[in-house]
Amino acid sequence: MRATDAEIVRALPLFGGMQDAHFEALIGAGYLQRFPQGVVLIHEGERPDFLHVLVQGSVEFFSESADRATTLSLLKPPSAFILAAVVLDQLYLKSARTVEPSVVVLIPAQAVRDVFDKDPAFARAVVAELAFRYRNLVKDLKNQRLRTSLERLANWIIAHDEQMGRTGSFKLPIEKKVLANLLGMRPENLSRNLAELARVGVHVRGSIIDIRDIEALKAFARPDPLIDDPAV
Amino acid sequence: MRATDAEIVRALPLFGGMQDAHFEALIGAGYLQRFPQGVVLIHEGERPDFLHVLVQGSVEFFSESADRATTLSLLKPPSAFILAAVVLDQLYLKSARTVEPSVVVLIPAQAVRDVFDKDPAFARAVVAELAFRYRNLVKDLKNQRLRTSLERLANWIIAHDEQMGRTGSFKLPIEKKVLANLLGMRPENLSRNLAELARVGVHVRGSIIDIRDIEALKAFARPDPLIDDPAV
DNA sequence: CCAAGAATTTGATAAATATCAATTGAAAAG
DNA sequence: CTTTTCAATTGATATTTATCAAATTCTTGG
Repeated sequence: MRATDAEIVRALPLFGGMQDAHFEALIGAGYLQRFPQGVVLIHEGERPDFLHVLVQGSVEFFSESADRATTLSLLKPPSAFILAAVVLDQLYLKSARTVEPSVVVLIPAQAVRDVFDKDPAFARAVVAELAFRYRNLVKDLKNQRLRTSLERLANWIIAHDEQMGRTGSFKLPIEKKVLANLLGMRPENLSRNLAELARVGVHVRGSIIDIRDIEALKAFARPDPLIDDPAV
Repeated sequence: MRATDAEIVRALPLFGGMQDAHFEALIGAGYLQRFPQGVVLIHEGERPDFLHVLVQGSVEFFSESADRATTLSLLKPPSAFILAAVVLDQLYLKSARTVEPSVVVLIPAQAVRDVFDKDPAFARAVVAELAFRYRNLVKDLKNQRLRTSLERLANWIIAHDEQMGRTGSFKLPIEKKVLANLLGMRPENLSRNLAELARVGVHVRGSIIDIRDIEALKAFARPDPLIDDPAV
């Protein structure tokens, strides 16, 4: 593994506070792998061998059951994933695939559990990470339960615009069919929903979204910090 | 607080492994409170003052946003709740109300965080608890995204029958409107869905559910261990 | 530049779910 | 035992979402 990749891992909050010796143990046991787009890194139902750290690229988490499939989340680097399955040593509940060529650091699950038992700072970081993920999932469930697909889309647009600096205009960062799945709707539905939002001043040309009346959009979407604010 | 209540708390996996002195510190700072049915213990958006431990009764977690409301989960004793908000010291994302008269032990959030920093066994237990909750939430989201309300109901019936010892017959443990909300549907829908399940041998009289053809029910419901099995 | 393949859009329709209103049923209070 | 209240059911209808099929547009390898 290149030193620069190890540094990316080390810089993550999850690994930042731990003792050097313990970090060396983890990174020494781990290795780096490159994957092309569309590779399934993790299959739900299997047992975790490695903690994964996404260093470059991006990963989509999805799940399939009884002929249906859904996207649960997208992950951007740098971040660790499948932490919960690794610390409990239980089956994966989600599958994961690369949505672009990606670089992943793989750290043997047993090494993670060993260091977790020895290093209190790491244990605390694991708690912080899990609690953070837990809260995001609560927000996802509320989003799904309390809103129609049109409202989820409207709020996603508001949130993404804020993330991009509130310019009122941005390019979709992902394919529309991926966005549709992430928001819990079919691509046909996303298409119609985007058209529908013209009513509140959202204009779409290809993958460019223009918010021409943020107040009207917000009045419709009724954003809720307890669902939409990433810092809450 | 009575010694017997302290023992109930101590017996929880979350508190089981910690040092006696630390447990005394927690329980000494805490106190016990009784609540009648229907009391809102926690309001989403507020900051956590106490880790709650439900000792008796039961609690419903719910959330409201933009005039809509949903039940996210039900909790049975003994269990701790709002751990994620306490350890991160962040706003509650859910509200909680008693659904029957309940007994709750309240432990000041700061005391929890103090002990968490000092006691590695407790820190590990917090991780296990959070990871477990996280995984349950993933299952909830998959259940919601991958199934219709009729399928969720069918699978809930199967799971509840298994919990009750696979007798093929049980009494609903909660009111139908609470169950409806928990499963993400309206009470009218639950009523119709229950009637619909007669097609696959589920017969309902008041709050008594009879499964007369478990194979037919399973063939329809297509249960999935990665969603329905509480041990996975 | 062009053709093939994929993504996206559009139309028509069906299925799932919510809503509103009215009724029935059951349990608690007097 | 009756009245009151609330839960539950039923009917009618509207909304939301999915499905299927057919354009259309966009990308990309040749």
